[in-house]
Amino acid sequence: MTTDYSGGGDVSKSLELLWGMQQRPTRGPKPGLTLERIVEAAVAVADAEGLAALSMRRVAAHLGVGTMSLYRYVPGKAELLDLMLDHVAGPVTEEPAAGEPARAEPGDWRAALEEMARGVWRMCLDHPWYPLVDQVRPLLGPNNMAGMDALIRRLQPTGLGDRERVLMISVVDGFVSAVARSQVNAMQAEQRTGITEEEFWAAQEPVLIKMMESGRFPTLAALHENTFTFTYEDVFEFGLKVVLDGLAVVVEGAGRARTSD
Amino acid sequence: MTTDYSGGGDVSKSLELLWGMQQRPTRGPKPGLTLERIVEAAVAVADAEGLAALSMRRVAAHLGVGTMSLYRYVPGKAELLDLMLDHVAGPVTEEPAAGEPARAEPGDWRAALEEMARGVWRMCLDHPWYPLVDQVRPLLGPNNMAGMDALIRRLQPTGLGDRERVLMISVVDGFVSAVARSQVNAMQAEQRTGITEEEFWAAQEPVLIKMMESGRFPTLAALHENTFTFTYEDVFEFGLKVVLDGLAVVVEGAGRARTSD
DNA sequence: GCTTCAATGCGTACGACGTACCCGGTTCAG
DNA sequence: CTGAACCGGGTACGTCGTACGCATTGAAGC
Repeated sequence: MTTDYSGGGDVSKSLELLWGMQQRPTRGPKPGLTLERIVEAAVAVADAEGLAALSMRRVAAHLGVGTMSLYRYVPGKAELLDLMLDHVAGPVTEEPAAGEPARAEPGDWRAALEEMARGVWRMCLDHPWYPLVDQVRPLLGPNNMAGMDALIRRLQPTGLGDRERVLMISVVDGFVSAVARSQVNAMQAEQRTGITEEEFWAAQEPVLIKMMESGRFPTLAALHENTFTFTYEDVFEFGLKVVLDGLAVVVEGAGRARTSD
Repeated sequence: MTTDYSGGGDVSKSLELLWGMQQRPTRGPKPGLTLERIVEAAVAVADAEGLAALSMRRVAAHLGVGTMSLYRYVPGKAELLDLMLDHVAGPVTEEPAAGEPARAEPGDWRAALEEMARGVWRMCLDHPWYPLVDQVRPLLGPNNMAGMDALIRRLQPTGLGDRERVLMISVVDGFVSAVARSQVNAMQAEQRTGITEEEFWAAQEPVLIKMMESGRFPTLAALHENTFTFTYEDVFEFGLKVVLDGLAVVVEGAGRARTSD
């Protein structure tokens, strides 16, 4: 099927599983597995062997059960992916217990978005399959909703409308996910092919040199030698600053509009 | 194999095909196919049926030949993807023939990046499989190199170094690709599942309402009703402005550093 | 305590995929 | 004219998600 999409299965079934709404039937033998264990096994397989290697057979083998046994707990692979996504969103470990300290801080929106960006980035390194799953149609599980709630709250002092605040989050999240996806793809390309990044570019070098000498690409030929020696982390840091600087323009615009009211 | 990566095959083989370096053997029957026709057929299949439906069998069927015949022309699916990527980059249709008009324009960097962004966006709509291919390890074909050369040249007047200019391009391209990927995923999710975006959210509504009433997510519960009624095109426009505004900070910084030299 | 019957476990099978291998037919160099 | 090189493509293998069906289990109803 090559799923790799969130919300690709039976939505209401996924939601029931996410929020734990289901009564155990009284008849029949007791189940030998739990949803929790299956989801954890799936995450373990994906962490260790990559998203491409995540299969129902592999997950079952990891648990020491037959493949089809999983289908007693989960409608299919698509729904299992939804559960994995909310699972790694984890119990939000925020500790705002110290009496709402950040509320008055005027620049806190920037810190809030930067923390989110770095959190997503870190999670993508911990679970390299995460940015490879296309999160259209995100299932709203408990962990993700809690994170969203807290983040939107911290954007409140900007005075922006609900739509703008959600758009800001979309832009930051979209950017971070994109760079993270490139990053883990590069790592996995190295494992999959056994060819390092350096070796890959070295393989292109003969053709490149010939083309540079042809005079067809004068600007490329004139580029400094170390032009392409940046890491994905460099792109992340550079781009995060750019995006936040751009969002600052939006926030300041709203601030000016309010004071002139 | 579930390829969906650029540069996943034999790199030097792909390059030879891209740049047309290969002598036709003199012996044996004349080939009934050409690389060109195969690549065009593959693009046609992917355009019409999506990346997931792109298979060697389907491409061969579209050409009316046996599946294995394709392997006389292309080492494998991975290399075929590389050829498709450069093919749709197309002959660059820039017309800077009118005597280098933009060179003096100080804000031209912004127009250049915006044109690129809109070009990528348009291409993603024409070829919905394009943003779904992970472009780690991009193969440098003639069309892509010509586009890069022209773009970097237009960023020259910013006075930024080579690295910064390439980073700027990476950030814009990364952002546009990310939004475009979401956009086409949403479109295809609708086709695949037969469930529209509205129906999807309606399916989540009962659970959402219950959670809103629970008081666990006060900020989400207080959001205005039309908060999530934006399109991907809205995100693209909003985010493009944000990114370009952020890059303006970088460009201005370079300008100030130069004048204070 | 015995019967009933839903629920659990999981083996088998199907149709998709990329492609390795091999064979028969075709065409040109010598 | 002959042999080598090249073309087309059929078959087969191992992968995937999962539909289907069947034996086993164990609590509910009597």
